[in-house]
Amino acid sequence: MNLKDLSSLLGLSPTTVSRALNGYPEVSEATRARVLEAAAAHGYRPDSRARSLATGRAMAVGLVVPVNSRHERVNPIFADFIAGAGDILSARGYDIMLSLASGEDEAGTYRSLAARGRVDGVIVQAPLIRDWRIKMLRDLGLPFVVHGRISGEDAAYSWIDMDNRRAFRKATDHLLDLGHTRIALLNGLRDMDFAHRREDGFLQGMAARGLSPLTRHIQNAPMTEDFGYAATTALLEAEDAPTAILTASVLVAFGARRAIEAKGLKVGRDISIVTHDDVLTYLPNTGSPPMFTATRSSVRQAGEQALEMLLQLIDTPDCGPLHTLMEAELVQGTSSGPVLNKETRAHAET
Amino acid sequence: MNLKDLSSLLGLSPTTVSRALNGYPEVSEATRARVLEAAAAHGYRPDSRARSLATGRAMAVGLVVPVNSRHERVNPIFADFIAGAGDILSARGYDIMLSLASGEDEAGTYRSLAARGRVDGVIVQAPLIRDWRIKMLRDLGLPFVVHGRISGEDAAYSWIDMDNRRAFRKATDHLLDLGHTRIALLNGLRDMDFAHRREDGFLQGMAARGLSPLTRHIQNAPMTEDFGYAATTALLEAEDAPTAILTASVLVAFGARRAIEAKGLKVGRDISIVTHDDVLTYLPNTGSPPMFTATRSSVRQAGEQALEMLLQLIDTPDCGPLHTLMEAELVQGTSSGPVLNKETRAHAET
DNA sequence: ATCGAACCCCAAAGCGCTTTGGATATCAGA
DNA sequence: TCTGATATCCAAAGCGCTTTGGGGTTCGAT
Repeated sequence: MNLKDLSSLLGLSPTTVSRALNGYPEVSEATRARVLEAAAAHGYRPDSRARSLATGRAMAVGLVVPVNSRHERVNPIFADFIAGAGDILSARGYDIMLSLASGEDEAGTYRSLAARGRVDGVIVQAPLIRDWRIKMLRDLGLPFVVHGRISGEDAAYSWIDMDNRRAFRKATDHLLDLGHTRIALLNGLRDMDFAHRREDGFLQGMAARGLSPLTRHIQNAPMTEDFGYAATTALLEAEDAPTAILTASVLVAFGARRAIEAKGLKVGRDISIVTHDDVLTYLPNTGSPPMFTATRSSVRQAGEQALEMLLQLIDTPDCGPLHTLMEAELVQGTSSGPVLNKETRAHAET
Repeated sequence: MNLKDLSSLLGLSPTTVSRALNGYPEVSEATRARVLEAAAAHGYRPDSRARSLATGRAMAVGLVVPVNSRHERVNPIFADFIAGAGDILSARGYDIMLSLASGEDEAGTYRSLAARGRVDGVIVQAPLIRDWRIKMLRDLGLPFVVHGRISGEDAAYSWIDMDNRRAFRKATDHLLDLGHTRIALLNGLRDMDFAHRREDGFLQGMAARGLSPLTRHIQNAPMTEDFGYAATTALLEAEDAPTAILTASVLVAFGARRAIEAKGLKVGRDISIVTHDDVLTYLPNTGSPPMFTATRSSVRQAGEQALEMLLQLIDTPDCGPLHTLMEAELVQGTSSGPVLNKETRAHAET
């Protein structure tokens, strides 16, 4: 059932039917009703390719997912980000075009998306320090919003980000206020921009009290449970073991907790943990008070906001670069407590 | 830069340029080379909407993601499944169209995807018992592959599934062989088909030894860490506490472990855990031997296989329903051991 | 009657590609 | 020289929609 069929079936021209369906005023309310009814009755939906060809709008936003068959890491944030985007996208009739870039040709994938008219804009995920995608996308003239920010990028671009520096500064201050001085940071991969900012916030906090962490107390790795476990185990066994651990993800925090308890120590008393919490659906930091003291910022909310921005950028291309900075909230959980000095330690052990 | 521009630039007709680019034999190798070079030089890529309109192929497969703003649960399997699909999709030039169905109208979303020509086929995720989508998709004439199977569905359809019943039978037998008789099952949501099959395998295994679990030893919930924790804590505190726990996800197993250790017990000695392991990238069951005894079956591999099947179904629609049954492998980890009877318990406690 | 404005509708031209059905040129064989 | 393949290329017709630029009708005002 296409437009021609439907219109001849109604004894109207395709033009009129099209206008009736798209809400143009040049058609009487009587015929509009007739058209809408017939369309619904026959389950007519305009072919989106034809419509897109005619209007120039793809009604889809792109997301390029790198899939390097070798050492790839699937982004654990991915699903929740998309879920956040869902409401606004479906409300506006947009879909998400997921383009899988296997191998080296991630740049080609972006170019292809733009040139072939598959999308009206893209979301840039997991930005790296000095990310090359900004320049490229600007050259392509494709609207885009970065989820995160990019250090070393001078040109203006639209982004939505959580204030990573501030969040980790807050987390660090929290631990310092509890008397901790030997704090370790289990961070994300070194080339991720957010990891860089988090380290920054941590170092600033330490420096403000005249402290500087041991270099081996700052570690970078994919944010998995076993990283948290292995790193924490090693830290606790080495000299100058930290009394508190800052982790970049709840998953890593779980691993740290496992390592601490395996040593017969108690989280929140012997060793404190503060983590960042993206509020992922499948990784809830539950309990009241919650299990982990955390800097909390919902990645779903970020997804929602990101798409609101992108759609606005698509609608009005010259509305200038948009920025949204989200603030992470520090929630007190059971995983952090005052540092044990010699007396309190002895007391605690009785 | 479109086909017309490129062809007039080359002094050729659009026909010839199109044929040259698409590898048709009616064009001399000399001009083909000239065309390919010019196309590369100007970064020409055919508009996919126009091409799709002309050929009838959308070069995309659909995935409908329900986003019920209220009590939604994002599928934790999602990202890895897609990553598995990535290689084959990008190799064949396909993309994934993610359609977010908010609210009630999931059916409409499928219909829309089909009628508007946005996709050439779809993957059906997380099938429910007696899932309505099969009938609908068949009526739509849209090729599809179900990730999972559907109890109570008589008609033939293509699916890829892990043998859930067999896997949980194996896991149950493993625990029974170790002498456990009071085994609990922390399963996924009751209406998910896979949860139903897993329970089946569990019950079969128990029945084969003349056992039947307490009803409160079988629990259904979203598979999160805190479900594992809360359920295990409750189980251990109640009468007839289980000596072994079967969980449907590594995440739940982590929670169970936390609960067990919080009680001062040791996993694998006092209480055994066997879990199913989807081999998610961000949830590795690492160590040698691995931390958890598990039935292992990669969801990424399932994603890869599912798309291979779907693309074949798209290429040759009458190649009949395809089926792939994957076998989960039981890997021995440190989380399961012989049941402690009174003597061995006394011995272990010394 | 006549005229202009409203109102309702339509024919046809695109959008950028593929594909059908030739057209032209080349060349070996009769 | 003529013929029929063979090899190259092209004009034009779609694919299903939107949108431009009118074209009739109706109706109140002149």
